[in-house]
Amino acid sequence: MTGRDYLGEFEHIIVLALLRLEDRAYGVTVRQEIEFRTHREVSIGAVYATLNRLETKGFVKSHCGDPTPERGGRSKRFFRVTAKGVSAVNRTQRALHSMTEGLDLVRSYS
Amino acid sequence: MTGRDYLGEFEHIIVLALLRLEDRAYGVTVRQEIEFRTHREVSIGAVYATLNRLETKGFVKSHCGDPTPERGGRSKRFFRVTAKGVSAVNRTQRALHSMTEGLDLVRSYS
DNA sequence: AAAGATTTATTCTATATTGTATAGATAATG
DNA sequence: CATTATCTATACAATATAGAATAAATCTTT
Repeated sequence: MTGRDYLGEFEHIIVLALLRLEDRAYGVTVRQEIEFRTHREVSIGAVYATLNRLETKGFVKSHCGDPTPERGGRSKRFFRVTAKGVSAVNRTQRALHSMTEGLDLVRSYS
Repeated sequence: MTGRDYLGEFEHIIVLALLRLEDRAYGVTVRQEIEFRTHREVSIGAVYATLNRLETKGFVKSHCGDPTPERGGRSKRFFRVTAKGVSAVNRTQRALHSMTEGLDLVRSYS
């Protein structure tokens, strides 16, 4: 029931996007940030599904923002990373780092 | 049918273990390497299932080794990363890096 | 100021892929 | 043939993905 205590690949990317965006993080900007930095196409459904899952697990928290003075549009649901989420991302990064250090990734194998 | 062109979280870890182990990489040593470096428990079934999937996708290749002089034991199936696998791990790492750079992960949020 | 069009954003639904554990089969040796 | 190390098969849980549908806000028109 509790799930894992580290992040899946996309969860990892999403949490990093949230940390980067600070108080400007909501579905649309998260998607943009990832597409901009990784050049990978991301469907908006994937973003929300993952954000919801992360919230269920207590790695992020959301709150609704007030309407903005811009032209139309539903009000935003902002997300931020919890302390638990920061631990999880740190664990995940440490694991990856310990597997990577000292490796020469430039080599090509056949 | 083609699947993604980057690696899932555990796939990533597995490929890094293979690169690290070079010609000593087979199920059991892969598991050991991951447990040793990440302190995370890994079931042997998870390792083989992932290795098989990676091979199906062309990211790794396997071949059976000759019997060893040790007491008993089935012969080993060795794995190595293909050029395609190296590209995939590089892409995955680059994406993660571009999401991480400049971030201060020490901070804690509430 | 109400109706409808427009914009921005989120939710829902369905499916595919990945991750995990367990049990048991296989192949080698003494 | 018993013992040992390794691998395979299978089943299930968690994560990832896409796209259509819905919602909430503003603008435009009358």
